[in-house]
Amino acid sequence: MSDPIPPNLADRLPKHYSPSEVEPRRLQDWLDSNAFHSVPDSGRHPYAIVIPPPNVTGILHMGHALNNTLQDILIRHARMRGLETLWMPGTDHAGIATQNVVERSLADEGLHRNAIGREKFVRRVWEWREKYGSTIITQLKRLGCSCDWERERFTMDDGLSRAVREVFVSLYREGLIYRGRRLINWCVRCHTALSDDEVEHVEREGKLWHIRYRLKNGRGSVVVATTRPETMPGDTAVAVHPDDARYRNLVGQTAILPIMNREIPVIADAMVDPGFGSGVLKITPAHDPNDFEVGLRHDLEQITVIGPDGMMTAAAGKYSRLDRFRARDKILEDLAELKAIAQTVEHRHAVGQCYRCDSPVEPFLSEQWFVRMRPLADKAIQASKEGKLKFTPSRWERVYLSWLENVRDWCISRQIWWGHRIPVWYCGQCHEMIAALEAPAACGKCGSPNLVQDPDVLDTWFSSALWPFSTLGWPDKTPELDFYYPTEVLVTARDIIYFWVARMMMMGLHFMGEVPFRQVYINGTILDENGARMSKTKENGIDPLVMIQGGKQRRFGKEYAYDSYGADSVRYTLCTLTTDGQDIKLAPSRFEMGRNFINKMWNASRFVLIRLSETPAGGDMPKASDLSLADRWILSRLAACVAGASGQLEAFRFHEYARTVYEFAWGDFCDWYLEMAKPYLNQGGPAAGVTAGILAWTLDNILRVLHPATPFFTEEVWRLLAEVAPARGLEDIRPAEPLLIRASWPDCEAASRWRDPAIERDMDRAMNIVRAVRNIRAKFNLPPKLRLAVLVSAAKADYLESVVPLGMMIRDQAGVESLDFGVNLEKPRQTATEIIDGAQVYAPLSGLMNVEVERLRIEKELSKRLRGRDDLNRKLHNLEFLGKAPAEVVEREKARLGELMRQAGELTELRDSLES
RNA sequence: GGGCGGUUAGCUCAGUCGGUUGGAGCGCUUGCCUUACAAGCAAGAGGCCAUUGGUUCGAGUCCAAUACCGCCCACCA
Repeated sequence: MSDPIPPNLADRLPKHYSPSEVEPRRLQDWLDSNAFHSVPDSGRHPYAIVIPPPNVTGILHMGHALNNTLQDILIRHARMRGLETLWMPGTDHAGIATQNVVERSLADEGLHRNAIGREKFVRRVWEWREKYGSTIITQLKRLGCSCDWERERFTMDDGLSRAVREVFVSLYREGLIYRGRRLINWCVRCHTALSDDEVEHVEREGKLWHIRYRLKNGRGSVVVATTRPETMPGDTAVAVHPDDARYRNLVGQTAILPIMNREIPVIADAMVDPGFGSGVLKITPAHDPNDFEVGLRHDLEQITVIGPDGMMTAAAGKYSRLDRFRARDKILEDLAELKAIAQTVEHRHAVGQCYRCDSPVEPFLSEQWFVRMRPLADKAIQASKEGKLKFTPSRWERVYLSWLENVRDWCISRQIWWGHRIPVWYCGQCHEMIAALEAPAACGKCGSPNLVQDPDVLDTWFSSALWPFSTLGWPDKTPELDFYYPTEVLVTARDIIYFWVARMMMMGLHFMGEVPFRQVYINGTILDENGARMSKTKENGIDPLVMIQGGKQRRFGKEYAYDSYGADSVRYTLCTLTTDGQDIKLAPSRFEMGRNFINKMWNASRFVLIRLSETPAGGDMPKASDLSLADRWILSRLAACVAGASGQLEAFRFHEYARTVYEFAWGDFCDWYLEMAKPYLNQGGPAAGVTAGILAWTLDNILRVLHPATPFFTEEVWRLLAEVAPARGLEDIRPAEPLLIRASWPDCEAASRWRDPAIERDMDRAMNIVRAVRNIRAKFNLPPKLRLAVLVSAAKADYLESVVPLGMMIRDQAGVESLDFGVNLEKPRQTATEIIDGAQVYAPLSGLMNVEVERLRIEKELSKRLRGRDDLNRKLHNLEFLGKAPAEVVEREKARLGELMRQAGELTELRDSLES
């Protein structure tokens, strides 16, 4: 009735696991069987994650590898728990970044976007995206990400574009989007406005120039301090603090702006810090955010002297057409000639840089679109206060909240071509402004068909903010939106908490009336082995694809060749390194850890598979009464592992999850249980069948628990197990699920029936005896073949009760000829002794001991115990300890003291016997 | 200027509610190619838990200060 044993099984199982051979096959299988696809199913609980959409220009870096590994672990775990899981994938059009990339490729052809025009340029970007935009998606698949690839979205596809227009028009009608002439951050190189968050502040060495402005009345002068003399042509006032006694009489007077010889008023404004510089500030409303505010308060003229191209404008007089930095030099020269520079002071200050191209950002006065943030941010704050959003690690909540509390209006218009065009049209006739979902045919006010659409596009982050609901079909009321929203958890890096997390929260609450996700997990940043952020210029990056597939990579000026570690190794290693969102210092060699673990488990699997195929009746689920102590022990440990792993994953403790499984799988299963199983397997008969069944069952559960972290390897072994096991009737204990990805997570409650603290304690004692014997062998360099006759002398009878039933196991594992037990046996002559918790282990040896070495070791052990004894004695004589510590702690300490004293006594005796 | 994180073995890091003798991986030492695995097995060495003070019967763990390293925010020109 049973199928024949699979042919040549052993031949198909190489000693070295080969991820590069296995992983592509397993991936193809998953993709072919559409294993990651999810559909709304009202019979199950939803569990959705939206991917932080990588930029279409991006290629997979270690940060992505980490971030997506963690998401995949969560989603696979949830899927196995029987939830209806959707991991929504996609990419972001990344406005400025992508435009820059395509502009560079144009430049290689000697072209500029202005030369080919907007329409053609945008077409070029789409072509570029068609060609290269799926690179990162392919790479995510290779990493093993179980996204629902059928649902892949792009922030500029039709559906999402519609959502963007819908949101824009709706916010516009609510008065939450407005157009205004404001001082915004301008990137001279990208030629566009930026939001406050897109400006990076970098500390730079600079100078603070003190410049003398003559007074019009000829009575002296006033000295202002500035770091930006090139903006002087735009000065329209000089300001002092109203309470500054030094300058009180200056207020109301008129100063002469040097170089320009323009008359400007001296005003008083509380914004001026009397303690900084000279206490006098030049006011340039068109080129400084503070000055802009002062200018509004005092009704000052705004003179733009630096243009959008970074060149001085005509308003800068003789400096016009000069680059702003050349203008600075020229103005300083001229001032020096006029002897108007009172002093020059070294000054460290923060300079704003564009986050996309690093060029210095200019405050620039222009007409832009803004989102009124206060009402939206308040909703997000409210949701947090109501506990609807939980951060892990929790400290990020404060960071997030403080941004929301201090947020200013968001400049959303960009003067680039790649992005969502602002859905606003202007009437050429009556200048009416029309916001609409589709291009209107005619002006609603005057009926003129002469309409021009706003040339600007929206900030990339505007569309990303809608991602959790736009990808589910909003504004349509789709089954997906209804079922999966709100999503469960967002996994992301801390640098986009403001850009993305906060804005998704605001938009989600505003348009869906519910948080877009209940939890946010902030993963750490991957650093190189020296603790530096990875970057192209530093050549310190580690390419995950090279780690996965092997290959060459340049690092620190040298080219290195790497073997293939495999996606599982990369994933598992990253998982073990993820502790509480801490940053991760990474070196390529770290992946050896994951590789070695997987190889170890591969070999354990080989062993189980081969033995299973050789053992008649192996794989039937054994009856409880047939189980050996070893079996009951491994089942108890397994139950602990399953419960631990589940709890750790649910609490996002990735490192603890990985460690729990590692310790069980390698430590308990491989190091001990496999060895204990061998004698049973070799003995054949029913006992072998029982053992084979437990081996299969345990391996099966290890595969399930490990699957979220190492999906490829576990899926491969699962298939092999399915090939071997049905022939042995293993359907009893394994469902006939062909794909592990769809199999169920081990049932913690059912497993908990196997927990058995007594067995674990007994086995622990037995293992200590085994270790003691091995220790003796190692210490005296005994040949492995030398058979020993070992005596175990227990301090108490209950110890014997624990250990005697495990005598066979101890004998096998310690490789001893004979093993005898007793309580407080007399120490034989000429014996090696190990003192362990609760017993002495004696191994008679004649003439093999190095007495001196042994004496030194004993002295060391003894003094350690005496120290411990003294500490404990002091503690147990302390009335306060006895009075205040919990009784169980006191009891434990007493027991420990007893054991320590016993061991110290034995050691002393041992030492003395050496003397003779 | 404000905030956050870190400091534990030679290296990289864990350490959950304060309670036995503080752990892992790598590296190191010794012995093993033991029919699952040398990417391995067995045994071992290696710690003033940054410093100081406090709370507590008891502190790597809680509190305060200090030092050093790193990150974020901020309109002192």
